[in-house]
Amino acid sequence: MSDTRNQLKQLATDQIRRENLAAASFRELGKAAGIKASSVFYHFQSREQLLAELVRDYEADFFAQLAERCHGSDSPKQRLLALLDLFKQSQQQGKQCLCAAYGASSHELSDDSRAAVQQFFSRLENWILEVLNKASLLPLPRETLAKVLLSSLEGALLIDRTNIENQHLDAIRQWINKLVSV
Amino acid sequence: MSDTRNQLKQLATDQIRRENLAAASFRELGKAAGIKASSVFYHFQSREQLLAELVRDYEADFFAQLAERCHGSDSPKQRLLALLDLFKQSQQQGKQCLCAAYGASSHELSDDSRAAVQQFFSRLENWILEVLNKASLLPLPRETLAKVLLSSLEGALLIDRTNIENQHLDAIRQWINKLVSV
DNA sequence: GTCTATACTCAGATAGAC
DNA sequence: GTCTATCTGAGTATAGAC
Repeated sequence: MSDTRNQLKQLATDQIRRENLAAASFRELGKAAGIKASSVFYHFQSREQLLAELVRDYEADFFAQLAERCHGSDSPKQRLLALLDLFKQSQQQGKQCLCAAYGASSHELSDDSRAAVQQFFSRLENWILEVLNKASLLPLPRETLAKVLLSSLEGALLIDRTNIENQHLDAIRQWINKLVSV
Repeated sequence: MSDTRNQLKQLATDQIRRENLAAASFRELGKAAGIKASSVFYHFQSREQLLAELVRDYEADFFAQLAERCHGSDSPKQRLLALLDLFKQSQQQGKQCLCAAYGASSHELSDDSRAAVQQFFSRLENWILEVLNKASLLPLPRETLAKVLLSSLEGALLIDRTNIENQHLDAIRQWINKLVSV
């Protein structure tokens, strides 16, 4: 895999997460990589193909980071807070979740991209569920709680994009602290 | 206010909520209203001005609908479920929250639009807080819980856009049912 | 294998027609 | 007061140069 190709993917992901789907145009990407927009088509057959590939890379990278942050922390609370910290890091970098950006423009996704986004959310929800399976005294069925937790994390990151105070992820941190005893 | 102007605003809001910010181009709006793209500029000085106006209209409309749905329901639980039903209706119509769509593209907002979006979220959070002030036995400080509830509603609506199963808002319904006793 | 010239469509915006 | 012809630049994509 060529350097240029990887560089283009990195640039595209950054643009989408900092701005939105439309911000990752072939023209912009080419300019940042020092080639013409039309040259980007050599590396990716189409825009749709690039977008689908970005989601799969994002998923792999996200869960690799999550695993690393969880290394050595066994307790449910520590793991949920590690996940929250990953979202917090995104927020501090001014980046939204890639899959949230895709979801907001879901009409223009190919079936391939849509499936990849669905899989990311599904895998993350399952990750949360597995963590909750080791926790006790929960106020809700674990499947339900996993859905609510995932929703609140994605929502908080989105809401805080227009709000400099950035308090929503912190509220979720307090919730997790109360929710899981250990 | 002319009919054409109102029609254009209606079309723009629908496009943004069904698709995304970019889908409300002057060209598309003009075509749908039977005039040229350039004619839309007679009704709105600029795209930014239109976008800012849409948010303010959305806020007014949203809270009017919310008030109507809460008519006659005094209990905190009934009111929170009325809010959830409003989100559920959006989901069933294939529409996202207008302010979520704006948030996902926050980089391209004018200060005016951004402030309007912030105000929408802030007002909704305060509405939730006032409802919670009448509830008892809550597991978290009310300010925190209001932030988590708002985040989860926005996140659920977003996630379910790529997911035909649409289970996330339903999970929040279960949560509200357990959370508030009456 | 890597990149560009070029084409075509669509974006926002202005100046001016009726 | 209402609308359009037209400008300029950005978007994806193809055919072909090196």
